[in-house]
Amino acid sequence: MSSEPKKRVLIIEDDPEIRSSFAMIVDSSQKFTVVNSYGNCEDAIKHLHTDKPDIVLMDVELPGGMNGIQGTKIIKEKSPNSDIIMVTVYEDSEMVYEALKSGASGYITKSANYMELLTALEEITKGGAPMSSKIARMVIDNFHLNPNSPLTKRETEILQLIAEGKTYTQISEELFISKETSKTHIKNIYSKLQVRSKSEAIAKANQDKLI
Amino acid sequence: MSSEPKKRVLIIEDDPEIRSSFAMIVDSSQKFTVVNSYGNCEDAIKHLHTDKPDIVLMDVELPGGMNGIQGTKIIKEKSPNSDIIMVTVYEDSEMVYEALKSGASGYITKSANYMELLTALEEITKGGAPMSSKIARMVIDNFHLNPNSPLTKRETEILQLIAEGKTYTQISEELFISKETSKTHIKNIYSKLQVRSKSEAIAKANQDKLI
DNA sequence: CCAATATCACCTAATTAGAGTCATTTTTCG
DNA sequence: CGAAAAATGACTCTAATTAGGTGATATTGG
Repeated sequence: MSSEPKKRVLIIEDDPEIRSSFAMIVDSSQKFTVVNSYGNCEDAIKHLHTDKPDIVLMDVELPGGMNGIQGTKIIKEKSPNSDIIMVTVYEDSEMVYEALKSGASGYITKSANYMELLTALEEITKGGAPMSSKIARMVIDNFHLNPNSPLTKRETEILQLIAEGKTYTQISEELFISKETSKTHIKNIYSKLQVRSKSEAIAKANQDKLI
Repeated sequence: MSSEPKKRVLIIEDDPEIRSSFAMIVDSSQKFTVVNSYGNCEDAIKHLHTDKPDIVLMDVELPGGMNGIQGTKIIKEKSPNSDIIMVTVYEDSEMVYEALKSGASGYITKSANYMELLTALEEITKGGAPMSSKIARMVIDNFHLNPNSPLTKRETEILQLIAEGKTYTQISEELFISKETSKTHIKNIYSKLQVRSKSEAIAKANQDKLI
């Protein structure tokens, strides 16, 4: 058990109090150690190759040029095997999605106490994705398709093919219908979605979760 | 405390043993009660209006015409306020995504024991999304953008506008560049992604998580 | 400084896509 | 069953996009 090397944790957080509070909690554990902590992303990125963090605790709201989302992107480029946990006061849905897209694998709030923080570190070490119930639900809800789509089954099928980049001709070949029929369906789709091009239809479909 | 009405749980599961085992666990709780259990979706849907479930435990692999994913879609149409928890033996990523898209708000395995099942019911009642660490990570990973995109910042920016359904003209207006420049960028994007149309570019972008 | 990026322009030709209107057959659902 | 919805198909015409170039200048990042 003692042979397990401690996981290297990097902290990026501008508030010195939170920084040292988090550092103390992390260092109190047998399984984790703080390799470094910075008040901004730029400094952290400079020393990434020597810090070699297994886990990064990243504040979203950061002073200076780079916020936590941009920083996460860069750290993920330079150190793909580092797992990043976003730390924030906000649970705004757009920010959560942007953070996750940028490469974060967990999302906890700054109000996290001793247990919550260590549990998150444990979770991510085990290959999980620590997040609050609320965040988990937001993420899941983001998957849900609209059960009240105005489109018919066939139209949805065709919209899917459009979203795969297929042309009229390819769609008609794939569905064994004439090109004219594809065009009719697509015209009806456009009219229902109030759009006037394939790309717009795809955008609307994603927005309204139709496919 | 005693005034809280019990949450109505519906079980859809073809294996009679699992069905009764789950039913016993649910009924053992003060907070939940099994309103009914069925071996297939068709029967469950017929009695939805009288069963009025708050929570549905839905088996993915079901005999007969309708599987759990199709069933979830229909139940969500007819009873949008019912929360659906998927129950399965598999943790295949495509199946998980399909289940979530169809409207499930949780995902647990059939090996779930007493505690796990009740915890999942509690979680979903509180507005959370019960799922295993592994599933949570799969879901999060699905968000992650490719940090090694072949596109430049500007190209990515333009690809985003394409994905929003914008035309050449709109893109050039929005970015304060000439239409010819938009075309040049888009030509370069097509060449890098090896596609030949906007829709194909969007499809490729989603596939490779470029935007 | 050099390479990559971003910007702009002009060319020809072919293909695809979009808008409008109409008609027939099949399915679905009350 | 019968009406409505859905799916199929065809025609015309115009607009937009794509394919293939070629070449140039300004800016930026390492």
